[in-house]
Amino acid sequence: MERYDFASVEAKWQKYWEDHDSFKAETGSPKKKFYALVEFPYPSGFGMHVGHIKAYSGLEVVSRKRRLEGYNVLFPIGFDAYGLPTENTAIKTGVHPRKVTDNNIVKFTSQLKKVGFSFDWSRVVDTTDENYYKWTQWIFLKMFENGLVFRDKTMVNYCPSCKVVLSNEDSQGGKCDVCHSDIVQKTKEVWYLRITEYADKLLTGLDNVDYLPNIKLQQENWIGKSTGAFVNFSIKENDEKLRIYTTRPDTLYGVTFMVIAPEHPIIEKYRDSIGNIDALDAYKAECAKKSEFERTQLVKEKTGVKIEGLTGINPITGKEIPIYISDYVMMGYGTGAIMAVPAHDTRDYDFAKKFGIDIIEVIKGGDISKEAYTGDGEMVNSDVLNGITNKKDAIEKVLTVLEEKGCGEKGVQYKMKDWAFNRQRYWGEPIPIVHCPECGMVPVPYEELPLRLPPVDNFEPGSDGESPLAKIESFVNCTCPKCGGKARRETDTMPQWAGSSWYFLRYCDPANDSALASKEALEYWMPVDWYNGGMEHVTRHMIYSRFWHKFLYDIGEVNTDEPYAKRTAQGLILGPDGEKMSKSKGNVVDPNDVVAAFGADVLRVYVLFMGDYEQAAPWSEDSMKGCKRFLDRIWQLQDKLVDGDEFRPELIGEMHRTIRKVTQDIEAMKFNTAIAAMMTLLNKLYDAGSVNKAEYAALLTILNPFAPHITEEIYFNLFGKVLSEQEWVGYDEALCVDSTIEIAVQINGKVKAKINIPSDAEADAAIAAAKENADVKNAIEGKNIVKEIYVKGRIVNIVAK
RNA sequence: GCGGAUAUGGUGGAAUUGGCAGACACGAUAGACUUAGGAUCUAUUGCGUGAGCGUGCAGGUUCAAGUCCUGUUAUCCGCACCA
Repeated sequence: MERYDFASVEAKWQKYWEDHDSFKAETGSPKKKFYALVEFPYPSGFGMHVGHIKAYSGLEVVSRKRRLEGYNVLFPIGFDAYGLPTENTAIKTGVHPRKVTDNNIVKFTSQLKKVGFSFDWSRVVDTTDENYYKWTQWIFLKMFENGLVFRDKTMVNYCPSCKVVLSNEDSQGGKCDVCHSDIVQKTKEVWYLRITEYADKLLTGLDNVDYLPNIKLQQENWIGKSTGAFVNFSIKENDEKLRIYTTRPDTLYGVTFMVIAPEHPIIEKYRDSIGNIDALDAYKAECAKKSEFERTQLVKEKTGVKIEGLTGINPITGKEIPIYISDYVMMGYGTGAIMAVPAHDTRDYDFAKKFGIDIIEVIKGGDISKEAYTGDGEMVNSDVLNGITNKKDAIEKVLTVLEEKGCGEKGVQYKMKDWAFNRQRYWGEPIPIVHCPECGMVPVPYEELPLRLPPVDNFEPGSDGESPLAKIESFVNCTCPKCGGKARRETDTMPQWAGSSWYFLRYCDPANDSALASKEALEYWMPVDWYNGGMEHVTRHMIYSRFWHKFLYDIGEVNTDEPYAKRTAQGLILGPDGEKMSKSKGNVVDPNDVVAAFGADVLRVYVLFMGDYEQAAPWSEDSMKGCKRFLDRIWQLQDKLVDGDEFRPELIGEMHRTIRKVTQDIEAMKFNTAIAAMMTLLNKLYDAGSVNKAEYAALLTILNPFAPHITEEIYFNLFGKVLSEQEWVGYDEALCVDSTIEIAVQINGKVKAKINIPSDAEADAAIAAAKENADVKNAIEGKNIVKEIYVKGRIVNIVAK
């Protein structure tokens, strides 16, 4: 057999699949449906990354297996193409983002096709296509209509030199990532989506989906539901109430001070009666230099300033307590004010130690002279709560008292914040709202969608951090859809997350121009049966898209309340140096180079063989050679072909076990061990010196999802049929077990011998057989047998003294 | 600081979930075939000359521990000091 020419074989089968629409999903087919979803790529100018290949190869294998099992499979791909890098390229090169995006999509498409992924190419979506973003805007308007959109002021990181608002990531250390000038914190009015309204639904929805446990946990922590109490503290000097939130109302008797966020409005309200307002202003200014990111990130000593002229009063004890401002309290969570219980909270403890504030123990069990005690115990120094030993009872009791006094009540808080939903950028979906001096915010009428991005040549941001759109008079100036008067268009665009929040719905019916997708298509395909992607998207993207989906469910647009039935995640591919691949480190591997040098099948097999699919693993070209050898040996096996329509007796067990292992491992995403099992089988066939047609056909079939090109070619050579149009191979559980097996015999837990016994041997027979063994006899000679253990098919252990 | 993970030969990683640690690969060594080999094939390959010892470290439970428990260290990822 001549050497395998991967380049021509791969091109040949890729053309065959394309010509025959081999992977086209058919809406409405009577076959059982299977919807496999992978995270669509952002088409960056650098092209694809081997990480993309690993990310898609998992469900690629599952999808190909499902088709062989007779399913109607939807395995789509598309492009999440709005985003900053494209806009920056446009600013740098003067090429329009539309053009940049189109070029990149062409590049990505060609790369993906060269790997032989079985995507349904007739359903490609592009979030920047006006037929797509029309519906993104439509969903936004529906949310607006339903009260889920609002505007509010917030602090943003602003680079005065670049004139842009920056993410925390791009402003670390208080310096702009691009120009390194100092970042300032600036108040800005921004758009929000009221995702917090769905917090509880997003949380309880997790009960009915099959996500990996750590994925569920991360989402739960992100939503961060806590139950506690709101308590109103009076202010001695005036009739103000300072409202706090606490998860530990049971420690109310241990409160020795209060802390409010530096931005808390009470300071402005009473600035005239505060004695040290200059010191407070100075501290506040200091805090304003830091982003919220830094305030929370840095491990540092507590800082703060006591407020002179405002004194709190504990509503339950009547005791007067000092109030401080400190940056460890955030305006964005709870009420921006806390009651501090240094004896039982580590942060409060650190603060109290630094400022010499009293520490009162109210729960026994720790040593509060050394550290805060956060565990459970008997309540002390707490009047009516004294003697209670159970946190839950104490909380219930104190809540009753608070409610009687009318100064507090039970409350629920979520860590999750509302979603800041706008960017001052060009390359995004225009927000379809008009600002009318008479009517206020007016939605663009549905029939006017899509609200198109106007053509622009200059993508530099407008003055003062405005979107480039603000400079386009013809776009900004418009008439109010409601009153017909002069009005101005909103010039901000949506964040990149918008388009990816519903793309899985569009795949069901990508060309529909009267709805985001037809009811029939949605009913047929949804929910997504299996969604795989990166760990970095399990909070933000997944929560955002679940939110949109739940909203669409509530207004009757979709038929399932959860979009994804199952979610898994793959691990990163690290560079050969074990570091995360990045352009700056120069350790990025281009899949095109690999395909050219080794072939697509080798690349596909290697990214799945390199380690546990869910773990990160470093790239190694040496290791990849092993996969190349494996496939070459699969090819060369054609020289060893003999006749035979059934597995030969000496190979039956091996064949059935391998088929079972591959069948099961694919479902569990244990691709590495599935491939190892096929390698083992191949070695056994070479040991046997030959392979018959039945054995070869079975091996090619189970290998097909991993290495489709080479298996199609060999199968077609041997049988004149197209393998991807055949059926998956079954296995017989009973034939997986050989009649005799080798087991280990331990004496006192140490392996002393190996014996062969019938696989169905009972304990007595197995132990008797073990005792026949010379080494075992030797080892127990003259000793008392204390215990004999036989674990079926595994081990004999004899305990002897 | 909080949350989540991880730790096994020279390397990537297996281990039926408490039952023979190191499957399968890579690399290395020796040999074969070759004008040649970064091709292919064959053999060996956890450490130790040995009894033995070995899954980050220290204990514990068990007939039996990589796996369970207690403590501890290091590394990675995420984060919003979340009251």
